[in-house]
Amino acid sequence: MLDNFFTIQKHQGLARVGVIHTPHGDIYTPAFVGAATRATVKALTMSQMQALGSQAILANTYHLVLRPGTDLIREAGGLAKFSGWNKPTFTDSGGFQIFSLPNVKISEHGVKFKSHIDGANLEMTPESSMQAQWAIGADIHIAFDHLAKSENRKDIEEAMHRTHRWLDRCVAEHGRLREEASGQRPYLSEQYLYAVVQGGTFNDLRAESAKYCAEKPVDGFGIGGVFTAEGMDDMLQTVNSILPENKPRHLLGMGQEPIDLFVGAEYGCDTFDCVGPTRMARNGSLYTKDGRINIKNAKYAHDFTPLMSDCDCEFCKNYTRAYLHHLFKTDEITAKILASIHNEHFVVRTVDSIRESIMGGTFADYKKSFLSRYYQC
RNA sequence: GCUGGAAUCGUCUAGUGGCAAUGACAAGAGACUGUAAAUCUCUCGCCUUCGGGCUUCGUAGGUUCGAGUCCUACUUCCAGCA
Repeated sequence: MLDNFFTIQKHQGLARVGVIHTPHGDIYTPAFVGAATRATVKALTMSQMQALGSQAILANTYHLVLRPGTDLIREAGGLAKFSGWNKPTFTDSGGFQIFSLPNVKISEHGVKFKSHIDGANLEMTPESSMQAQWAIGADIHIAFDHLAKSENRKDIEEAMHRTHRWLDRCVAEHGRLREEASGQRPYLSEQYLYAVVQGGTFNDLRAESAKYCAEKPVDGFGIGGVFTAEGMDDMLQTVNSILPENKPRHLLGMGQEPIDLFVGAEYGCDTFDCVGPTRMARNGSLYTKDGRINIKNAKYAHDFTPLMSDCDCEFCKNYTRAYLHHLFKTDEITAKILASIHNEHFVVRTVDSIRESIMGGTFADYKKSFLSRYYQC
């Protein structure tokens, strides 16, 4: 746990504007973090990410352990150097991916699973995830947690308690690795750890988990196991009222739907990450202020207007809907690139504008006008 | 001109007696939230009260309970020989 990691500039209810300070630069929050699972944001270069306004990326420990291996990333000088993204980075622990694989064997020690690439028998534990994340060298690490597949309360409670026990081991191992790294290259000596709050849709379990995590010497928090922020107002309010105010909170995996970003920010979440925007872009689903459209639809073949007239992304400024429609119909790589630029820009800018509205004290009005237009209600 | 071969959904194609008829592509639409996702799902002759009904495999006849499948003629295309 380090001082001056997070500073808050303005509050509006639970919502806040702040700055996360990392060795690779500052993140002005609330902020949308780009999903760079395999150390790349699919279909985008790092300079495109920078141009569209992204402040940080999140890579995935499970995927990087498999390929290219964490030793290689350490050898390269860490994730930021390796990927060419010399700005703030996160790594997710890999737990989420592992639990999505078939035939995983969960024990108190860790999780045994088969590589989805070559079937190799592997195991990840809280300790090995921390070691892998230190080798990868992202600025912010996420604790190795257990996300229950089930919606059953008993299963979720059990996974939550295991997550808590594993958190203690993550904290211990993270501390040991920090100790070991002190005096080495700067990027290795300042790495931060987020605990993960679980508990599903049960507010009492969420409260219990938030309390448990709040007392630990961690630098911030991930809120996991959320599948939609819509309607999760009470849960987020409960959790973020318990978590210490002076540490940042990351809403894990949320951001495909604008409402998730608004609801998350409203109740004090500072960062978000989501694969949705770029995945949907690759599949032809594009954000507009009036909702998402499928650019592959026949009705766009002759639409020579910009996707969004008031969007200043590279795609909207230079190309038309008809052109992107054509690129998708002919399966050109550029279709996915331009669509990804737009969608990623859209969510990054949406969260930026949320930050501005909190700063300006107009969040509530902004949320209402944005969402009523987007969801046409 | 002769001798072979071939004609099936927008395209290519499976099919040698029970078939509205295979697969791929194209087309139309939908899904996607800590990325095993440049992926996946559905529709794709016409009509339908979703039970079914109707019309289809170059054209016209024929054999058969039943024909895309067998027979005859014709049309068109391909290959070889002239």
